[in-house]
This record gives sequence, C-alpha cells and structure tokens, in this order.
Amino acid sequence: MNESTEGAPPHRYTAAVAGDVERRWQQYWDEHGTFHAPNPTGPLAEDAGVPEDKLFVQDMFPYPSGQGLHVGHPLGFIGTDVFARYSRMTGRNVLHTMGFDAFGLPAEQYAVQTGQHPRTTTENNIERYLAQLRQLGFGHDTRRRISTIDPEYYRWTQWIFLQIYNSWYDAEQGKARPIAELEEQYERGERATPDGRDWSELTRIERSAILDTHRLAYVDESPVNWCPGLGTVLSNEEVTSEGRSERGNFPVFQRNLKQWMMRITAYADRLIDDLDRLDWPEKVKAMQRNWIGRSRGATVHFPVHAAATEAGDEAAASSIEVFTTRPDTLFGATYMVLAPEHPMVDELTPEQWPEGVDERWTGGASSPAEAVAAYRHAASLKTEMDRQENRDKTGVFTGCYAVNPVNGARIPVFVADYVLMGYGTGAIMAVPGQDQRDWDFAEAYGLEIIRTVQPDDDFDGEAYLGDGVVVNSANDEGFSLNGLDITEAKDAVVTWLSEHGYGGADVQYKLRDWLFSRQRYWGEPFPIVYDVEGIAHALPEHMLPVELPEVEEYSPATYDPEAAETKPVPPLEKATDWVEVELDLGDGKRPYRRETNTMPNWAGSCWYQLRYIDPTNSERMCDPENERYWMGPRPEEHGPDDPGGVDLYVGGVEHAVLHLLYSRFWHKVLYDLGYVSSEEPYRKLFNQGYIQAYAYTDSRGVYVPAEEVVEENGRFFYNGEEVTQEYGKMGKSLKNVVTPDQMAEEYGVDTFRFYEMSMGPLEDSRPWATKDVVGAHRFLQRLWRLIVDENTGRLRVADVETSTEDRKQLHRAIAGVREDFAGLRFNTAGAKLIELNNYVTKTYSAAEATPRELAEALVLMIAPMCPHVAEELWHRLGHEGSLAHGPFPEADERYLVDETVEYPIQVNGKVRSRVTVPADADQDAVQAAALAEEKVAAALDGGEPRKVIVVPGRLVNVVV
RNA sequence: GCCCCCGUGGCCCAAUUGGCAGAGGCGGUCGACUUAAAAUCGAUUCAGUGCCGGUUCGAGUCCGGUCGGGGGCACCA
Repeated sequence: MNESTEGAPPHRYTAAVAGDVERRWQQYWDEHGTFHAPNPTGPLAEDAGVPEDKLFVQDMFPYPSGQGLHVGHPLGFIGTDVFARYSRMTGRNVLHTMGFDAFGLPAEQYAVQTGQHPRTTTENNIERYLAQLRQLGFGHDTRRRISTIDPEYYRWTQWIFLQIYNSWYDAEQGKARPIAELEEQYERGERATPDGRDWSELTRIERSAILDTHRLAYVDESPVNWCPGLGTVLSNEEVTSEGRSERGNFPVFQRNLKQWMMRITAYADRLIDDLDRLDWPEKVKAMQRNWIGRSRGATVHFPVHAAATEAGDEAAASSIEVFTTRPDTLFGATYMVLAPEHPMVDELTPEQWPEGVDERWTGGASSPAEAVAAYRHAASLKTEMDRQENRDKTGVFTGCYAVNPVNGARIPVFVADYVLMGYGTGAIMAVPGQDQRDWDFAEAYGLEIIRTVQPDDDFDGEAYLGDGVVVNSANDEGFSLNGLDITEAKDAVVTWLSEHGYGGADVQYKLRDWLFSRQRYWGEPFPIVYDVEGIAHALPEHMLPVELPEVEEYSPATYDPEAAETKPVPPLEKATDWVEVELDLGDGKRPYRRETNTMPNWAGSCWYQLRYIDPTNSERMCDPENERYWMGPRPEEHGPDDPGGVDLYVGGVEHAVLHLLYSRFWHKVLYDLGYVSSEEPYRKLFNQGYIQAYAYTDSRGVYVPAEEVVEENGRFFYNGEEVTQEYGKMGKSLKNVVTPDQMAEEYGVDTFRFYEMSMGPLEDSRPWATKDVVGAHRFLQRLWRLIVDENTGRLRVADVETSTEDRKQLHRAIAGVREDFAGLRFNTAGAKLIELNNYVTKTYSAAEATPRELAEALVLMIAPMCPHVAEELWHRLGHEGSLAHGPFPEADERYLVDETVEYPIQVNGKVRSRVTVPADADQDAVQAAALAEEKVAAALDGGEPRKVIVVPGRLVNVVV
C-alpha cells in the first residue's frame, strides 16, 4: 500500500480505491460486451439492425515489442478512446478496436539468437500487450482484434496479393482491370503484341512473359537496394538519404536482382490528386506529394552525329532522349550529359578525340573510350555519401556531338555523375543559363552559356531561375520564342517538338515501383509457385493460406555489410520439403517450386481496417455491405468529393510516406476491382505528438536515473553531484522511462488518462512531468468527494434545487465540453470540467448535499476521459448498467445567454472603464451608454469622439 | 541549400480566429487539519506574448524582417 493513503479517510478516492474500481468495471465491460459494435450483416450483426450514424475510429496498430510500454506509447490510443467513448455516448455506433502488426524483424532476430520460434516470442508479447491495453481501460470491440501473423488473417493478405497479381492497369480507363481482360484483348487482336506476331503464334512462355509486363505485381530483374548486412533487399522507402538501411544503418548497394515489384507508379497521378480529397495534415500531404515527385515537362530527342564506332561504319541515325521541365530554355542548351550508367555511352564513344579537343574535357586520356571507362569506374566506386559530400562537378567528354533539334547547333555530349540514371531518362540537355548545376559544370569545362530568360535588372547571380521574358531563342526558319513569357514559351516549344517529331509533353515521377520481396522468414509467404520452365503460377484461392514451414535457421545468409557482390539467400530456401511440391493447378499433378521470398512488413498493415470490419468472415476478406456501412463515401455528410474511408485514423507522423502510401495504393486497387466502395482507406488522419522526457548525464557522460535528479535554481543534481540535462526520447538506456503501470500504481488509470489528455493538444509533443500528475488526481478526488462522503462512504447527493447561476455554469460547461470533445481538444475539455467541478465544490462542499443535477452531469461528462470512476459514481448515483451508451448532457440555450452584458470600454485601444447594458441592447444603445460613462465622458472632455467602434457582445472602443 | 511547423507567467498550456492576455494543472508563498510530517483543503503570487518594424480604432492572432527550437527534402533535370 502506498504511504500516501495511510491515515486518509476510509472512503477517499485513493490509488487503491481507483484500482479496485477500475478492475471491477473492466470486468463488467468484458462480461457485458459493452463495446461490441454491430455490423449490418454477418456474424456480428444484431436483430435490431444498425443506426445510420456510425463512427469508425482507428489507431495505427502497434508492433508488439518485448520492451513493454512507456507513458508515451498510449497517448494516441487514449485520444481515440476518449473520442470513441464520447461519440458512443451521443448515440453513434462506434467501431474501435486494436490489432497487432506482428510480423517483423525483432522477433526473427530474437529467434536467431535463442532458437525460439518467432511465433512463440510474438504471441507472448501480444499477451503482455493485451494485459496492458486492458489495464488502460480502452473501449475496444475485442471480437474484432486481429493479428497479421494469424494464418486466417494472412490468408487474405495473400488473397489480395493475388488480386493485384491478376490485374493490369488500363491507362485509358485509368483503373486496374483483371488480367484476363487483357488476355482477351490480345486474343481478339485488339491489342498488338510487342513484335507484331499473332497471339496464337506465341508460345506459352512468350504469352506469359507479355502478360507479366502488365501485371500490377511482377517479377523484375532490375537494380534493387541490396543490404548485405541484413541479408535482404529493401524498398526505396526503407533506404535513408545517406544510402543506408533505415533499420540497422547498414550500407545499401544497387544490384541487379530478380525480385517482386508492385506497380505503384501506375497510380502516381491518383495518389497525388486524391490527396486533395482527404482531411489530412498538410504536412503529411506535402511529404507524399514530394515523395511521388510529379514534374511536368517535355521529352526531347537530340539526334547524334553517331560517331562511327568502327572505322568506315556509317553510324546509324540515333538520338539521345532527355526529359526537361524547362523546354522553354531549349535554345540555351549548349551541351548534354549522360549518367555514367547510361546504356548509350559505349555506342556514342568514338575511337578518337575530335580535332582540337579542349584538354579539360579529356581527363588526360588518349582516347574517348579510355577517358569514359576511367570516369565510369571512378563513379562506380563512389557511394551515396561521397556524392553528397562532394558536389564539385566532374565529368568527361564522350567525343560525340549531338544536334540541338531547334536550331541545328552542334553540342558536345559529356558523361557526368551529377546526372542520375534513376530519374527521367538518365540524360539531360544542359542549360547553364537557367540551371545552377549546369552553370557550375559549364564554368569548370569552359562551355558556352546562353541566357534565354532575361533576368531582372538587379540580378547579379549566375544561373537565373526567375520569371522573365524569353530572349536569344529563334532559329533561321522563323521559329521564335523571343518576347514570350516562360509558360507561353513552354507551350510553343512542346507544340513545335511534336509537330517536328522531336518529342512532346511528358510527365516524370520520382516515385519508383515498390520492391515487394524480402529474404526473411518472419513474413507472409507468397501464394506463388514456379513450374519446371520457371513460369510463375498463382495458387488458386482454395489453397490459401500458404503457411510458413518450420525451419532450422530463421535468418537469411547475412554478410559483411560492405560485401556488395554477395547474393541474397532467403531462409525458406532451405525448407526443401516445403519448397518442392506436387500440385494440381488444373492440368494434373505436376512438380512446382514455391516462391521462397516473403512479403515486406508493410503488407499486413495495408488493409487491416477492412478486416476490423469483418474479422470472422471466412468467405470473404470483408463483406461489401459491411464495408459500405463503415467506410463508404457519405457525400451528404462530407461533401460531394468524399472518397470514404476510416472516419478518424490516429498515429505518428513517421508513417507519412511508407505505410500510408502503400495502404492507399492497395485500397485503390481493391476499389478498381470492385471489392470496396471507398476510394481511400483513411478519410481523416491525425498525427498525435510525442511524449518526450528529460535525461541527465554526469560528468563522465553516463546517464543517471532521471527520477532521482533534483533541481535547484535551474541546475540539476544527482547524489549531490551536478548533472547535465538533455531533452528527447524516453528510453531504457537513457534511464528516464516512466511506465503506465507506475502511474496506475501511484494514482490509478483514470488519473493517468486524464493527465495525458490535459497536458496539451493531442498533436503537440511535450515533456512528461510526473510531478504534475497529482493535479489530475486531486481533481478526481474532489469530484468523488462531492458525491461520496469520505468518512461514511454514503452518497451525499440529493434532489435539491439548483440556482440559475448553477445552471449557467453547468450549461456553459456542457456546450464547451461537447465542442471540445468533438474537435479532439481534450485538454480544454478537461480544463472546463475542472472549472465546473471547482465551482460546484466551492458552492456545495460545505452544504448538506450536492444537487443531483450537477453531480450527474459532471459524472457523464468526465466519462470519456475517466470511464471507470465515472461508471462507479453513476452506479452509486443509483443507475443500472453502464453509461457507455449515454446519455450525454445537452446544453440548454436558455442558460447560455445572459440578460446583461458587461462591455469593457476602450479609449484609444486601452481599457479605461466598463459599462453593463441589457443583452438585447442595440449598437446605438451600447454606444450611448459607453459615452455617458463617467470616465469616458471625462476623456472626451465635452468634445465629440472621432470614431466609436462597437463590437456586439465584445467591447466598445472610443477614438478621441 | 530548399520547404514546412512552433516560440504566451518559473514549468506544461488557454485565449470565442483581429476585440478586456488567463481557463485549467504544476510549482512558490500564506493559512487550516496534524504532536509533527505526508496527504488533503482554503487563500494567494507571477508574464504583456522571442526580437525589430508594418497594417489597423484595436495585433498573441495578419504582413515583412530577424533570432531560437523542431521536422521534411536534398545534384530529381
């Protein structure tokens, strides 16, 4: 027992009493299924049907780590719970639950160390986690809990993969369609095969290869991020800007490997455009726009004087294709650059340097081939880090010239590593006059600089990026851009290019296709097998789920982090009995090999909201009727553009790109294929802040226990020794962890919940302060004391009359609290409740009894934040059952308006006096009353005011 | 380098969106209860909103600049 409860009155609301109350009500909720939300149809439907007014609230589900929770973890969970509880009390059908994102590296790594199966570790952690969630009193519908590692869940993850695999993107219709419909187009000859042969003439392998190039999930041999230290490949999103793995910080290398990809780029436009239809933080939208990186511009083909590679060879007419966002500057293109990896480099490089070549261009080599080879070799050795640290422009002349199509100018072609193979076409037209990178290169290599946009008069920079009039842009055939503005010039050039066959308008994206396979054990197996010819086959639905086999070794082969030339070996490769199977896929039993990669960790989280809706459905991923009810668009409620989706999705901003982009992509595919009615998974997104903490280091830089540090005059001491304060994360190694368990022990969960919500706005990050928690505790003690006699435990509430003032206080609080709850402003809702409680305490704590009208309203209004103590008091007030479904107090307009209003009177903006007038006084009456006021009259000194501003209900300002 | 967000009493935070800077909590001080302390209760204290300038009858709120803190992107043609 805590010493603070010793000697306290026997019926005071202490941590011990709170703990008892909390456990009892948690059990009650469990036994009564209080938070079960009915579905329109299926096993979770009820005879009574469902109300039209519903709310689907979702938290970003947690990874069940073995570390346990600290006080920062549940912040968002409490926020959604308060909102869900408030909404439920006002009569809405509320779906709120929580599952687990349970595949992932930590369990696998633990398995590697200890030999314990990742499933065992993970399931134990989930048990621990569930106990903690229960302790915090969340109103989850526990029937809807899912876990991504549950075969009945990942069966549907595999099923969705198959839908994606069996689809192609029809660019004309702007949507995904079944691959069978594409095959029909080929069969009927409506679509030409790549080499023009008839579909019927193609072999099975050839047909399958053609279809594979259209599938939304496909195998590709292309450059991928290979991370030898982890023994796996990674998606672009999982690689940091330093070119290292986000997890583990190992070096990542570009290697050509055969891997599964998802054609997310097909959805680039919709993923960008539909952001406008979402109620999301602008910051997150900006990050997604940035990641997708759409730029509009033009493709331009530059003919090359194809340098003969062999003596006497008349070079074939060839051209270099570039992408530019500034086609208007085409007349200023004075040279070109290819990325070192560009496939055309070899064919363009002639035997010998042209006559009189600039020495700076040759790199001192005796032939172009030698110079280019040396440069490419040097570039290949550079890591991302090197490239970033050193931005000096380097490059080498290929010996080849291209022709600027617009004016016939002969311009040199360089190889330089400031052009990246991964963006656009891997080649650029260089316009030093309007691009700083090109300017830098041109300066270093003595290349011509032509301005095609007239800078402002006072411009003294180098490359000019601003607006202006186009100059120096005309050819001999009468085509001229001179005098146009940039936008007009772009249009004119694009038109000219298409008319003359040199290119046309084009759009490029930074977004790449999503690398979807990982060489790990602890992930979803692919529902794919390969036949003896190596052709991939999707497994039929009835063979799902494909379950993970038992293996000896859980880890892939890992290597020296720097060993770039190594190859991935997935752990499933060794499960021979599982890999080699005989199956009947429709043409008799045949031998197949299973795909041995597994899906990335993001797969399971791409669609879990759909499974929450229909967690027990064994026929379908989710019944369409249930999906339509919980997630379907509601234009009458959210406007004509409403894409539908979860009503409120709360989580950290760290998932701004990865999870949220992948999830949107999957959802759109499912929408296109007709499985869901919503076009987006999450209609409204909210990023909660982080709870941070102070940490302290001693003179050696070693962390000391934060809770034992004392402050004195702004300096900090531990055991009498001065220590240094740091601010940041909460973590074991920082010795500053505070757990919800500690808080529950010391104050009870309701106090903890109330404190977390009242610390500040949910979206803000703020420091944890254990010493402040007592304020929330005192508040609940005062509330309890108003209702329960601390000495006898008897109810001290009676049906006594309340005063008009009481009602004004009460109804003002009700109106404010309702607004605050609805707007997720729990901190101010809490403050208003404390204020009302303080008023009632002041008015009735010394009286015989507290009026029931006030007591009940307080109890109901505190319930979303402090549900256990509210249930207990509601019960003691004589009510049967739970208050979880309301009622919630309603404000009576009559008490929100005063009969009189006190106006502050400003003279020249400074408050000088006050005057009280009837609330219905019109502006003239208020003005008259103000001017008649003694001090104001004195300030006017008999003169006329220059101006009088009356703000109805606010104030009067007299200007003299 | 580019883009975004935030600076209000000693601390965490409010302020009806341009209208009296203070709702709430912590802390401090004083008092009650107690043999005493803790806990609890009551009372009370404290800033002119990072800084400079502008718009306005009126600016924490809008605009420009500047300093400080946090975040995102980064040779993307």
